[in-house]
Amino acid sequence: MRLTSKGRYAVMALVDLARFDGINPVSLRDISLRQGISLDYLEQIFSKLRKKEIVQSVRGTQGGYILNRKAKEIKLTNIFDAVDEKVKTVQCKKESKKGCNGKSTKCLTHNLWDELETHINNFFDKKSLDDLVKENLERRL
Amino acid sequence: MRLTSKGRYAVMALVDLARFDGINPVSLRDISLRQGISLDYLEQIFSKLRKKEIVQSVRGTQGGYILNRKAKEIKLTNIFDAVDEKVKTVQCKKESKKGCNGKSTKCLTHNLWDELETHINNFFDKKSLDDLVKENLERRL
DNA sequence: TGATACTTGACTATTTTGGTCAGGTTTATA
DNA sequence: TATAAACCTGACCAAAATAGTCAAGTATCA
Repeated sequence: MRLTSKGRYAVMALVDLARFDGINPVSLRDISLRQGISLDYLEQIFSKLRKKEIVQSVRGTQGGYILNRKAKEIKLTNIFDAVDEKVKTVQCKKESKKGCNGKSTKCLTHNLWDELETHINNFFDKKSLDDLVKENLERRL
Repeated sequence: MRLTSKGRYAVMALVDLARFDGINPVSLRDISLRQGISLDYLEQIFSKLRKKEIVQSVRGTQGGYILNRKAKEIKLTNIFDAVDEKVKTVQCKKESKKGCNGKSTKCLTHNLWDELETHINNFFDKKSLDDLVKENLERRL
């Protein structure tokens, strides 16, 4: 089970953005340089973040991106959701009425995976972008 | 982030095995039929489980597999470890002294991923095979 | 009017996943 | 002792996901 780099980069980029937020828009070029993420890839990611209204874009010279909500109100869940980073533990969800492996009952471990998903999502629901920025500032001191 | 089917199947198969454990060895053929998992694939998985001493094999006619420890003492962690299902949230662990993206500091979100890993592994450390069997029996009533 | 920056979509190489297939070896039992 | 059931091993492969790159724009500010 692994986290994809899209999700990881999205969070890294947003933490970077959040630290500079409030003064000027932050350009993807700057984030790319600071975080070592390819500019093209960042563009893909921010396109998704914009569609989900997590960031706003500012065009033109000195343009860039700004947060669309307060950092405290942006949870990891929102970010992962935006970039399609999903926690998938079972493949049998859709046909859960029919049962899992085409059988009439749920597979022996169905409940387990549901619990696991909930457990992980709890973590994501609690953490906000603001938490991350603060943790980061503390570490720097 | 998704769970691979190898890990899922390993747990399913072991729960199946644990339910019949104690009387006779359970053949992979039976597990294959009951759980709808390819026999060849099961063999791959059980080979790994045996190497990690989670199960014991009994050869010959009427042979099969039995648990090598009590179900209560087999944690999900052990199972996932055996089949190489790992929780990977960062790729930067190895060079953690140097920092992540080749830079001198840890990446902004390094701590976050560590926390996440711990959070998930906590779940796996707590759950034993025995828990799963019991949950399953309860549901059946 | 140019430079900067966002926007979109197609494309692709690599890796991982989720197996299959073939050809064994071992052992209980008839 | 033959044979069938069961384990054991390793090679192989197709499909999907990942992790981007590339190209060709469009919008806007200075």
